Amino acid sequence: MSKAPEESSDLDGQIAFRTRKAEEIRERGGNPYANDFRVTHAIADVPRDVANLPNEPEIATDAPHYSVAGRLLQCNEKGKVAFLFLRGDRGEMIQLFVKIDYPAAFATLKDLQLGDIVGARGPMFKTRIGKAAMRTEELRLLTKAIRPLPGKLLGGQDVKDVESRYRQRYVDLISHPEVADVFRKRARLVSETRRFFDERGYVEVETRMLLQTNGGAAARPFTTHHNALDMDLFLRIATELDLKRLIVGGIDRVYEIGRIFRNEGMDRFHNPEFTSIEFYQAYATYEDLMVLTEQLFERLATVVCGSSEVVYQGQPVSLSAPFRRVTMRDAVRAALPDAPVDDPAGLCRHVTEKLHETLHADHAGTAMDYGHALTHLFEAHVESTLIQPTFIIEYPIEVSPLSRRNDRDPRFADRFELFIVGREFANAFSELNDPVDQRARFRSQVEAKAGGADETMDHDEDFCRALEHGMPPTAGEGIGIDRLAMLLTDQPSIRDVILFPQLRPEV
RNA sequence: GAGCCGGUAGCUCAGCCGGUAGAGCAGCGGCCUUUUAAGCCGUUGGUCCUGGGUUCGACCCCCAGCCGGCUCACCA
Repeated sequence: MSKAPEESSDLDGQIAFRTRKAEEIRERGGNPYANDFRVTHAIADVPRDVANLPNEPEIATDAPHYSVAGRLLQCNEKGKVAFLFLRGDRGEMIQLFVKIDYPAAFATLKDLQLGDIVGARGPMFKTRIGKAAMRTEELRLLTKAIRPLPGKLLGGQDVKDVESRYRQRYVDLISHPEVADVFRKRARLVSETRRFFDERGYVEVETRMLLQTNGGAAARPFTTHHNALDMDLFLRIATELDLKRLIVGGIDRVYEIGRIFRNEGMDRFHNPEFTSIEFYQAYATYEDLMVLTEQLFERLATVVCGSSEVVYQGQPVSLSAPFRRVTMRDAVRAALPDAPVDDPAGLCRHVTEKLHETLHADHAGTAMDYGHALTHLFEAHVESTLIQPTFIIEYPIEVSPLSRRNDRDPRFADRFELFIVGREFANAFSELNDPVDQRARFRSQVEAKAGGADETMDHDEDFCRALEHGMPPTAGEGIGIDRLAMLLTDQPSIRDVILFPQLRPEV
């Protein structure tokens, strides 16, 4: 063992100590970053059922040997014998028993420090206190960890500082194997979603992320610059318009799972880049999509959580189809019996007064139309109460610029949103496919922008041209994958389901 | 953007009424041939978030700022 270095206690000292250790190993002809150790078994696959394991003295000479590797998380040295714990990639642990009777392996102990990547080979047995362990006949340092792990290894304190957990996700994953489980579930969620749509004949596509025209949703975009073209480009805020172009082109069922970027605030539910799925189906209506959505959510819950009955932050949520369907007016009526839901002028006045009361003078100053008034009441008083899956239908046309107008009641759009645990999970509608109407709606967006509105679309002439070629009657839907992952993995923050969430710069 | 809470050793935290900083864990040295978050002996380690101010004296009180969390607002 090397002598005590003066500065071996603070972080820099520990790093220096470990660096020196690696140098020593190299000077002895060893390799602190060896790459010649062959693993035969994942740690998870090594038998550990003590009932079938012999005591150490009774290990058969032809007992199966296992070569495993993993991160060293604990080392109890007891004189001429030592117990080490390695953790494998699924969070499973294996206990290594190293004794002086295997001198090469035993000598390796003094090269090892917590956090190192270690390989071991030997047969399994049952220790005196009845735990599975490997009689380590070969012990190898595979990777020297120069930087010590913070906090919890085995038995230490959890690292609770969420900032450093998000910032240094690699450390988070080492210290908290359950974090990896969240992302495994997320992966299953995505792959099962693909399977769901593939089975139904949808074509998965990848459309552009760099756009010359901002559109498809109401949000502020990121801008970037293309040098060769010497022009600014937008990062997409939705996949909507390109997918509808493909519907025009005759791909009748199409979907895209991909990253979207919105240059807006960050909080527990918003990250500047996030993943959505949008899917479009020709000759379908938003009513067809409600059925499809029920099937999708029920299936995803069953596959990812093992049941369509899930729990989110202590609240039981049933994702068993069918989901409740309520019109926005009925939902507002139930929550606010006094609101004159069916009296447009009265409702506008009602909401305007309410806004004055709550000091939103800036909003109150603008003319409030019926659709915005109703939507305001819904968002303020109903949305957060919708715990069990609920389709809200009959959206006001004023807040649905891309939706098809209802044939029977022109005040409303053929649209729904799905709410669960008080939050929006899906937004779907029968698509507007009248190019003349679409041009008019782009025009009003452009006017709104000129009037100071931030989150508006640009006029997309090519999209209008596409619609002029004829887009079949189509229904489309968007679902936020991150929020769905939060629901199905029971995580309170979107940052818990995004591996590298956006953070302020490290100071 | 507003309000509340927080920032002290590598990690988790304590630190009274203002008197120049502590524990557990980890680290380092030593002992131990079956440990189980091992134990025992010894030991290193601090820009108390930053910058001002009050004070004989500030981790503590005041002001400003930075960072984080929560709530609200904004935002499909």
